[in-house]
This record gives sequence, C-alpha cells and structure tokens, in this order.
Amino acid sequence: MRTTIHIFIADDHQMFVDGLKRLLQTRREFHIVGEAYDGASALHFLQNNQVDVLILDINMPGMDGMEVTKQVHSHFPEVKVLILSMYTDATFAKTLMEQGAAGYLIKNTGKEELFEAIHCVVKNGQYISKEVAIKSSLIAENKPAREDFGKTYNLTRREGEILKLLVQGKTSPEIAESLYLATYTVDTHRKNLLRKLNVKNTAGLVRFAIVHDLMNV
Amino acid sequence: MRTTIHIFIADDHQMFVDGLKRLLQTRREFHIVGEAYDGASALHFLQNNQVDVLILDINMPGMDGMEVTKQVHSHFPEVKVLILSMYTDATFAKTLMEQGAAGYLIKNTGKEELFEAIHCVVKNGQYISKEVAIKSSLIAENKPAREDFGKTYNLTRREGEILKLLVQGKTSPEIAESLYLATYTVDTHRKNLLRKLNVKNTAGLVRFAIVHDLMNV
DNA sequence: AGAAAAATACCTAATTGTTGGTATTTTTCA
DNA sequence: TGAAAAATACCAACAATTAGGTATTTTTCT
Repeated sequence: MRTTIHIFIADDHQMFVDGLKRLLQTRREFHIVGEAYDGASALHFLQNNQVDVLILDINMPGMDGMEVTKQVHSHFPEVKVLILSMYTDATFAKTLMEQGAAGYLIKNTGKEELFEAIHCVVKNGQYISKEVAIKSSLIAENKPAREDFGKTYNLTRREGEILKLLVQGKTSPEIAESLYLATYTVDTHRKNLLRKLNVKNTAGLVRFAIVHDLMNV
Repeated sequence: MRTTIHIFIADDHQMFVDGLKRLLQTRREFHIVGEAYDGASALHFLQNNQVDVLILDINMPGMDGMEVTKQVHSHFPEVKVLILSMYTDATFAKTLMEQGAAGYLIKNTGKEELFEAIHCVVKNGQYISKEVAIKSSLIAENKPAREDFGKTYNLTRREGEILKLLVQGKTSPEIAESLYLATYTVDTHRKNLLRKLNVKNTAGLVRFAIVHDLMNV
C-alpha cells in the first residue's frame, strides 16, 4: 500500500484508544489523525479534516454509535466507518451495516484481521467479523436465480405472469383485460399465489417478487 | 499474514492463468494449489483438496461461472469465490454476489487491489471493484442514506413509518392499532403517500419502497 | 389414451383500499 | 411568538381484495 490511510478513532476508553493507536502505528501506512471520546467531537473533527476511516466503538456514551454511523454516512459519505463492538449479534451488525457502516469487527479481533479490515473498507469493500458472519447468513445469502424462480417456488407460468402485473400496480380487472381473462380467473390465480408464497395480501406478493428478484425493477 | 492462503484458479485462458499465477507468487502468503480451464474440473478438484479461495473467470465455457458459483457456495461453503470479470455491470455483479460469490473484480484491476481482495474474502469480507461499485447502489455509499429518504422524497416521519408497515403487509386497521391511531388517520397518510410518490395503489408503494431501498428487506 | 397439472370461470360475503373531501390539534422552526 | 408543516380525525361512496368454496376445460406428460 503506497498511500497513507488517515484514521480517526472514536472510543470512550482512553486506554483502548491508546492501545489501538500503538497497534496501528506499527504499520507505516496508517496515520492516526485524531481521536475523540464521544460522538459529537468525532463529527466535529470530520468537518475540518480529511479522514479515510473512522474507527468507532459502538458502546460510546453521549451519542450512540448507531446515530454517529448514520450521521457520518449521510454527512461524510467518503469516510468509511469501521465498527468495533463487543457483540457478536448478527442482527445488530446487520443494522449497523445498513446504516452505512463499512465494517463490523468484534473487539477481541487479532491485529492482522484489524489491519485487513481497514484496508478492505478503504478499498470500498465491506468487512464483517468471522464470529459474526458465521452466526447468520449475513453475507452472501443464497437467493435462487431468476430463471428457476417458478421451479423453486412452484409457481406456474400464468401465476408468474400475473405476479409481474401485480408488481406493476395493476388491479385484477386491469390484469383480466390485458390477458383476455375473466376477473374471476385472475382472482383465482391471486388466491393461489397468496397460498403458495405464504403471504396475506398484495403487498406481500409485491415484496416477495422484488426481494427475490423476479422482476427487473 | 502468517497463514498460507490456498488458491485455485479457474479460467479458460491459459495465458491469463499463468500471468495470474506469477503475480500471486510474488507474495509468500499465496499458494496456488491448482488450476482448471472449465467449471466441472474446478468442482472436481474442490472435492479432494483444501482450497481457501477460488478465483473464477466468469466467462468460462462448459459450465458458466454463475452456475459454478452456486455449486461451490452450496457444496463447499468454506471456499470463497472471487469473481474476475470484464463487465462493470452492477446488476451482473450483484446477482453473482447473491449466488454466493465473496468478491467481484474486473480484470484490469491492479495487483495490489487483487491481493487486497483475496485477503478480504478470506477474512469473510466481501469485496467489490470500485469501478463496479460506483456504477450503482451496490454498496452502501451510493444509496441515498436511509435517513435522507424522507428528505429526498418529501416524506414525513410518520409517512415513512406507515410505508414500512405497509411493506410488511399490514393493513390500515393493523397499522392503526400498532401506532395507536385511528384507521382514518392511517388512511389519510396513505392518501398522501400515494400522491407524493405518484403511484396508484399499495403495490406501487411497496414497490417504490423496496426499489428505493427504504426497507431492510 | 388416461392421469395429473394448469388454466379457466363462477358465486357470496366480508374486509380492505381508494377517492375526494373537511377540519382540528400538535409540532417545528424562523 | 407566529406561521407553516405535520399529524390527527372524520364522513361517504365506490372499487378492489380476500376468503371460502365449486366446477369445467385445456394442456402436459407418462
């Protein structure tokens, strides 16, 4: 790595920050540009300084890490947020990643993995601790491909056709008209779709279709 | 990196494989354990050998890379699939990641980024080429931040709240109950949502919400 | 050719959604 | 402190959806 990575540390434990600094300073490519013991100070610093990676302890007081992550992501999108946490809870990690965190590491991670994670997020990757990842299908969940959609979910050709039109916002009478069917028939297919996909209304059907990537939306 | 990373290369261009091997051999931590020029051979090798990372050319003949990715992910989940591709199409990359790929690199990537990507996927991260990522909302930074959603689309907090519940398949009475509101009120908000997002029914709302990534679905 | 699956169509009743209003209270912010 | 925005609530009428069926025709596949 030729270029220096500018790192800012936000953690409420002074000793932890010190240890982390020392650890990071063993690598030439890392440059600690600042530190803060609460979220507000961290945000303030970002306004006036170039920071590549914000290492953020998620147990910080004052302003919670979740909020800081959101703020940083929306106001300083170029800053990568790397979360350090004690929790291996996958849902928690997932939520943070969705709020804009680029990485999630549990605190007792080895230094090599930490270095790796920093490089990874700087390169636009996302990094998640192994301990967290194995707890759930947080990464790389296996969705069925579009072409075997019908097969996988046991939908017939007609059902798939009607589902597509539903996603487009069409009503039963409209679908009936465009497919030259009786509204009754369309409704029968809709009933079968609700049953097969185990949802209770059109919202569920639309959601299912989009999330499982049936549509080209 | 103390531990050796066992790499298998699957690509139909012999010269490309050779170049890649030479490139990877400049780093002590990488060990090329094998190579294949079609998907079937690659899968066969995995059955009898320890492989950490499978570098996979997505333009391989015989068995397409998409299929190999799926197979590897389901049969050898411990093997990280790193895709090499010529295409910067984000949808394509996304589909592959969903099939179980751990990383996606375009072929004219620099060696440092390649090394980085390998380390990243081994550590359970996901790596996506910058060139691909910036083309779409594949990674978080390019999506409108969730908290700006309301601002971007002029939705109020309450409207966003109700939209989320609609996507979950809830009916007006149900939403009213969970938010301690009159059904009348929920319906007013729904009317405003339909107007603001310019769709004509709930299917449109759900579709909009998911496509614009308001939800965590 | 015969069975199974898919597609078609119909009926009723209850619930939910949509449209087009009006109007008051609460919150936010300049 | 006002004005504006947001949130709340109500009414009526009509359209659409959902749930519970039954039943015939057409297509697919062995």
